[in-house]
Amino acid sequence: MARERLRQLPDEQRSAWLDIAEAEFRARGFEGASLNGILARAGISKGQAYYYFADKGELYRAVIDRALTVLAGLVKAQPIASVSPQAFWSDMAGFFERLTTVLQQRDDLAELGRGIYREASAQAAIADLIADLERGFAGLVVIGQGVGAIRTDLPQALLVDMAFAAIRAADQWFATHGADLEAAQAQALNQQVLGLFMAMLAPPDAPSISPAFLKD
Amino acid sequence: MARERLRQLPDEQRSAWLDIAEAEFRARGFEGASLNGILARAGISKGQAYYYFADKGELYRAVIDRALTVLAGLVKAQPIASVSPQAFWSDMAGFFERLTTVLQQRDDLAELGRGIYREASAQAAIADLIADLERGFAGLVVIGQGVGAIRTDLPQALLVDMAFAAIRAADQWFATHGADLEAAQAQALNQQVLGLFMAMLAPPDAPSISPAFLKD
DNA sequence: GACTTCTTTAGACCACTGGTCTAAAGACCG
DNA sequence: CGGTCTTTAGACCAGTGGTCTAAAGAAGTC
Repeated sequence: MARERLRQLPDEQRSAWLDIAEAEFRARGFEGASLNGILARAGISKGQAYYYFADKGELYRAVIDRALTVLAGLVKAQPIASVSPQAFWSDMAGFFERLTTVLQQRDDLAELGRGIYREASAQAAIADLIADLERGFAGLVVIGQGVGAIRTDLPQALLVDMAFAAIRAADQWFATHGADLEAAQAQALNQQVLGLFMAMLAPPDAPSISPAFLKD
Repeated sequence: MARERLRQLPDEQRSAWLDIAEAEFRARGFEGASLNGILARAGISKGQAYYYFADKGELYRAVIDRALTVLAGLVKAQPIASVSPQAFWSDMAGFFERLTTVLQQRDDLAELGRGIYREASAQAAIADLIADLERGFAGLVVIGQGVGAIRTDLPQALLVDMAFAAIRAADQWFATHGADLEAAQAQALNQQVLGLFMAMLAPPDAPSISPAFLKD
């Protein structure tokens, strides 16, 4: 009910609302954000608010949904159709590089994303969006397994969770310590992280591929 | 101020308070726990409460601190003094196995631990305890690097963060999906996860060590 | 025992939270 | 105009963690 109402709102008004909400969520996270504060700042009455979205979570969902659409447009992800482990990892490296670049340029999006991972309640609020992302990621894994780039001995979900967690940790580390790094150092570290990522995911018996190899 | 007062309280009373607080924190996490609820259940007045601990976080800290002490006693961690990569990984495997066993038997402790990782605010409340743990973990890494078991090409903190995150993800996966597994399967998976862990941390050019090797 | 001083306790109170509900205003139609 | 459906305002609610005042209790001193 409320969801469609929000969608049918004039674009101008909805995006004005979402702008204000996004700023608050970005600055203080999901739980920390004051819904009353957002409403006051946006000039939305309580009655209006709960007429257009069911609860705080649905407002957050709308904000994240919009941000994901923007992000997807910026990254311009193209389907990966590799035929060898080298080609697969090369494609993956390219994808991560584009993603990293975009997130460096758009710190607003990056901060919003970090907020999600910091709070379980935020994840719960946008569970279906996360499920979509994980489906997409799992698809990549299946492709990688198809060409022999990714190990098949562990349950896929476990593998994906661990890899994802490691990537997230690296992301967080760069967010915290990355500022003091020179571009060249950051580049080198990025490649080492990719190497570590590959070491995790590669089949245990496969000949190791150096990430430097992929440069060509 | 408040901290010492709590410490000087008769053991009986303090542990009764902490028992009630622990149950609430375990069941509903740090943010979700109702301080007022704890106080009511424990028969502590507001004035008393803020006389003995400065805020909700300090009560949580006392609970986690006690739990960590209990855990350390159960795991009986002994210093690792290995001289070869094999010996190091063997010791590590033994340590993780003991830890896993204890946490399986004491789900109360495990759930308390999971709560910490679920909420950033919980981590903030016990930042110094976490810093201690990470210091301990970093010490292990240094030992591993000393015997050539662990790569030295990445910044230590980054490596530790990624490895820790991966382990946590595996832990979470087992907490969610572990119930349907038979003991033998769980054992096998555990070994594979250890293998993945080793693949992450091992020097890129080192000959790979199979976790099965360590059994001897 | 009386007086003082310091520690400890009770609980009223505060600003704030997300969320509910009622009543009225506005829009549209015949 | 009257009637109906959508939209809005905002009082209100139970709950949150935290503050503060005033009194009770304990201990020491004369």
